[in-house]
Amino acid sequence: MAGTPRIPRPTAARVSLYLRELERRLERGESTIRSRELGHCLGLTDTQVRKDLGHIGHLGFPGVGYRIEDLIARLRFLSGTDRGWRAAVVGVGNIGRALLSYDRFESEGFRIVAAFDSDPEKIGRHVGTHEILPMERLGELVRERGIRIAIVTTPPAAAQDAADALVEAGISGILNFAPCRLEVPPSVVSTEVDLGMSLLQLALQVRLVNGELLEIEEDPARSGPVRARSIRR
Amino acid sequence: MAGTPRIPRPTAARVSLYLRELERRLERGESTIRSRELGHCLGLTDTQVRKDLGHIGHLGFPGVGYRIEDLIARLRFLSGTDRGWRAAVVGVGNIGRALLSYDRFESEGFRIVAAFDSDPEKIGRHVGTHEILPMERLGELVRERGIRIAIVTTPPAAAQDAADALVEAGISGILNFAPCRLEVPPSVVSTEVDLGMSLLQLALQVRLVNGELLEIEEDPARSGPVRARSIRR
DNA sequence: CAATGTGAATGTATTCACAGCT
DNA sequence: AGCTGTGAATACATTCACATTG
Repeated sequence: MAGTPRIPRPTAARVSLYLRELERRLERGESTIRSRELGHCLGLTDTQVRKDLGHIGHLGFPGVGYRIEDLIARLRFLSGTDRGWRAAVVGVGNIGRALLSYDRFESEGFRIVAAFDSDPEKIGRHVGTHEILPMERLGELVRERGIRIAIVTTPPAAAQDAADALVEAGISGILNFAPCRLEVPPSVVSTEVDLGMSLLQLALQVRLVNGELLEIEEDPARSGPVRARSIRR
Repeated sequence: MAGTPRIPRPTAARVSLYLRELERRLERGESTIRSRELGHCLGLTDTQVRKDLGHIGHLGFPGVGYRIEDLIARLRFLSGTDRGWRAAVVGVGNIGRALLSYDRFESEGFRIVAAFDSDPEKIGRHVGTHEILPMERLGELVRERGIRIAIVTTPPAAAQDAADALVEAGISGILNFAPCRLEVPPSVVSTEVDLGMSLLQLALQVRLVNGELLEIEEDPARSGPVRARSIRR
């Protein structure tokens, strides 16, 4: 029974896109949607939407489309956001505070149930309703409060230590805002949100779109059939 | 016209990864690196690294590797982060404030040179060295200060208006933290960082890795026992 | 020689085309 | 009729294998 249903990675990455759009439409009172329309407003083709949703379960009605409510239920079930994930924030700096005040997680199926920091100055202070707790209590509280996901917002120098402590405590996933790669065992999922990297990627795209990249060989006198090593400045 | 040299999208997405690792190594005093090592610490194969760097320009030396300094120069040139990008923050809430205090952008080739908000209460106040300016002055200041990139951190309801104003002002790229899709003309690049979506993707990956997805066949709501059709595989 | 750069082979994702439902 | 679901065809990305190079 090893048959993992295996959802292709690109499809999995689009699940959250679908979910957000579907919830918006449900709020507006719509009850069904066709693949063409869903795709169009998300910048995808209708075929791609059907392929994706096909991987997820056969929920469409030929001639009609998809029932939005069923689709949402399915996607929330898949992502576990129907049951709610309990999460912790580790590192209460500027970004950590912003996340602790972000009121949208709750409705999206996540609940932040603890905030940790290693700075003794900060311990015991509050951010909104969250008390800042010492790192020493991390293992204990992860178990007691059923925390499975952690958001790391420490300075980069402290991020690996935080990750080690989280792994030790038995966490399942880490969302890492520190601009560094974390070493974790393969059973733990770690993904990164690096603001600098996001900006850089945006900048690169801007240059590509605007055709600002004259490209290759800075030396125009050079264009012979012989490629390979040319000049490198 | 010569076909755009076109860097494949996955390659472009890895540029920022390479750059971050290379800069770390340069700081440590290393001067060359081989594709195998660079790939290993980034979770890529050596071949993939060579293919990527091959798209970017021929900078390697057989038998030796790549000169880190040259590679960094090339990647920064490509992304325009050698000249510096001037950026604005639009929407000074929790996340906006965190970004205005984020001291890392400068060294990565970006400078935040203006902060805007539509709330009259906030106008004139300061976050760090940044004065909060009224949206009305956006067009003027984008031109005066050479702003090409904007970071949108308004509530979702205000994000599209902000985007329209930015497009009108002649911005080239938008990094959008509001959890909604922005409509922009194709000449403007808009990318999204949705914290909820990031968490949801992480959650989905955790479930996939942990094999929590038993995967049920179809919902029995309204489908007779006959399923002759749609047997896949 | 040891590592790059790159065609050829493989693997994966998207798009096409259409059979089959409602 | 209109739309879904899906094999077949295409496009794209990664990996392999090796000739080439400083």
